[in-house]
Amino acid sequence: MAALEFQLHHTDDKTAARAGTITTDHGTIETPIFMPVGTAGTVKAVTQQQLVQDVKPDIILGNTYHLYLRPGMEVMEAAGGLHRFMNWKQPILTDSGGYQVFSLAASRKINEEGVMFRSHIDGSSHLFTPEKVMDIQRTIGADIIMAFDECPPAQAEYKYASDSMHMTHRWLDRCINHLATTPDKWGHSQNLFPIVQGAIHHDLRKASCEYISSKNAAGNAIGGLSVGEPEPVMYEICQLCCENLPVQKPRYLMGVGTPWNILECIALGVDMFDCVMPTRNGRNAMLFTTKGVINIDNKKWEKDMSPLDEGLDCEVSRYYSRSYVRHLFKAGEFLGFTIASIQNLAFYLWLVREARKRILDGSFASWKEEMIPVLKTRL
RNA sequence: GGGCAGGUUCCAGAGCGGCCAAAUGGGGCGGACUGUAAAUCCGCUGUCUUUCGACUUCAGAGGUUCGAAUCCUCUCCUGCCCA
Repeated sequence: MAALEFQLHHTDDKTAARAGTITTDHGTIETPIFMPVGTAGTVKAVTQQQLVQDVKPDIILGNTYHLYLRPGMEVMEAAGGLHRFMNWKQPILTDSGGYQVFSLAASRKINEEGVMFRSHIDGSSHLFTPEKVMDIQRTIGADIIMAFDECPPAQAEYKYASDSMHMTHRWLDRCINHLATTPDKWGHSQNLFPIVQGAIHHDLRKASCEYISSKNAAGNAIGGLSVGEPEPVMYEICQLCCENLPVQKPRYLMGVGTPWNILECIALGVDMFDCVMPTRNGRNAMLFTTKGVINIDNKKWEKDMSPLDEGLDCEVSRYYSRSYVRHLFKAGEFLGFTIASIQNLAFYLWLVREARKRILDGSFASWKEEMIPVLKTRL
């Protein structure tokens, strides 16, 4: 049982892109990495076997709020943690429920103590405090666990963003203190990542980075982006955060993003990403490929017998035709969701692995410039 | 041969004198989705026009009426029942 370690192998000389390796008790993670989102203990529409065979992610996500509500902590205790429950042998990261403070804004109340939630499932009330969220994440047992934060919307004005950020900082201290008093539960180490906030205000972000950095955590996260701000602003804040977070620790940009967002942010020095886009948009008929974006619902694919994406070393991408997958979507067949999700995840993983390769051989900057217009192409 | 019930825009199916280019559902077409309340949501779906609006539609042909998908007559189809 050893705490998470980060080895930085190489930093690009034209950009701030880095290639590294994170070591956890459940295996290593080669960065930059994309982490498929498995909110409720499942990467939606994809089996664990398919994940291992076709997508090959180094790590996946789970969600504290969702797992706490269902199946609940009694089941999680009985299973011996999420790894055993879903039979996933590689690393897992759990989000703290901080994002639900944002996305379930209509049914929660925030104060210094914590957040009162109304369950989206049955309307029941639950109090999330930093301490409680740490306890829940102990039981779930992810390798990387997130501090409990408030994720304010992009439009939050200065005063709100500032107050919110300071509260998130106080919550962080409570997370750290509480974690120190509770042992790891399932025989492997758990590592807390604190989260930078501060909305789109430079001085707040800088202050938050300084505060978060002072905690000397195993890794650091940038939260509160891709929540409604324009893309250039997101890059600007992301850059500012990367420049003000420790070099020797992995940087995790939460919730981002489109394929081009990911390349741009790798170039700014981000090591870890997660996003629902490949799976959710996949279920909604949007396919990301090495040649551009496909809306598989469109009639133009009706008789296109070419494979989904020949550019990927993924069996599913080469095995099924665009025509067939369009048919599955039109017919409402479940298999369509599965194929689309695997295609998109395999693509996202290809993207970050290709980036890593390019960082290591020095061709990242030029490759990125070539790739971005391709990624944005609507096929 | 006789008796009923029907024929509505891609499909199903409302409408039963003016508020009808015609409800609703499906289908079709397009779009959105960024730490997942999302197998969801939003448009468009007769023709022409940017809009206003104009024009052609409710099996067919006549008719009544200021006005008809809606009322009348005949014709042609469809389903069920009786011979």
